[in-house]
Amino acid sequence: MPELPEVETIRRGLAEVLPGRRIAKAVASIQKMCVSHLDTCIADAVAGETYDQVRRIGKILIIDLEKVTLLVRLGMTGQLTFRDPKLQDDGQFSVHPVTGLQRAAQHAPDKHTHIVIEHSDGTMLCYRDIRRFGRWIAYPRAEADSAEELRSLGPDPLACPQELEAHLLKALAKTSRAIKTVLLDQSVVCGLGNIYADEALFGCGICPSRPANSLAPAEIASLAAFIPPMLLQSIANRGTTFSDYRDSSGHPGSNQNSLQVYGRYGSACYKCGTVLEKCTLGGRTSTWCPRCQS
DNA sequence: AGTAATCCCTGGCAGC
DNA sequence: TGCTGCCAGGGATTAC
Repeated sequence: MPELPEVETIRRGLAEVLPGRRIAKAVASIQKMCVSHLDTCIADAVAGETYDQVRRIGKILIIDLEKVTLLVRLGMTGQLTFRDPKLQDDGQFSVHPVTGLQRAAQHAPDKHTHIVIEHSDGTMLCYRDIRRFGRWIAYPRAEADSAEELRSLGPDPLACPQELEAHLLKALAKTSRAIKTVLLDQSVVCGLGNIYADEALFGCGICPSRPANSLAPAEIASLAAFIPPMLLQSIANRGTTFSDYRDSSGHPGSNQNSLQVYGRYGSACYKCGTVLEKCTLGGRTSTWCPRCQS
């Protein structure tokens, strides 16, 4: 499940290989995943274009071409990999963290590969998304920065960490929704998903079901101070892989080994030994320690 | 207007 | 073995 650190890891990988490459041809097999604000469909619009840069805001990857900008949301299971067919059999495999099965780091396009962009030098950018929750949205480049998908986002915690506390103080006071639900709301702060919201609340000793407007200023300050370094640490670990996340080379990250609570329901809290509990908030599972978080 | 519930979508897995 | 049903969840949509 790609959240900010996973998307940033992918961005860094793609930023090394895409700029300057020319797109020869693109094929998008599922139209529902593609939204075009251009005169043509995405596949036709990008053909002949050259990559300029790869940016990121929150969980949204922004690929700037010459005249077109692509906003890519990876959803739950989106994988965006740069593939060089010449390196197909490089002998590199990754081990599935749950099943222990080996998987090729660079698999050839399969039934879950919905978008394939072929470059003039034979390399490819492949988008694979098992659950199809991802979206590709295309804009004329000049209009991309004012796109609705970007305008509706709250601040990115890594783009402006020094403003995070003041922003959260203001935003959390306005709502009685559970703090966990609010942290997942991309219009409040963008980039956090279920994993990092749970980790941040544990790290700050805050119960996920607390109404956001019940948090004391000191607790909000603690969240604002905790979130950016937590995300940076995960980026240093190349992201968290539970099942589907892969970086732009097709390799899993290792931050799952650093998680304190996410996915550990029923196990002992690392801090106090209490059995971790789970609850559902906003339709999402939250794992928390009833002793450390109040 | 603010909040909560529902839906999309598939693979993995438990239970029978 | 093979089937059924449930679970995972980001974000849009619908309902309250």
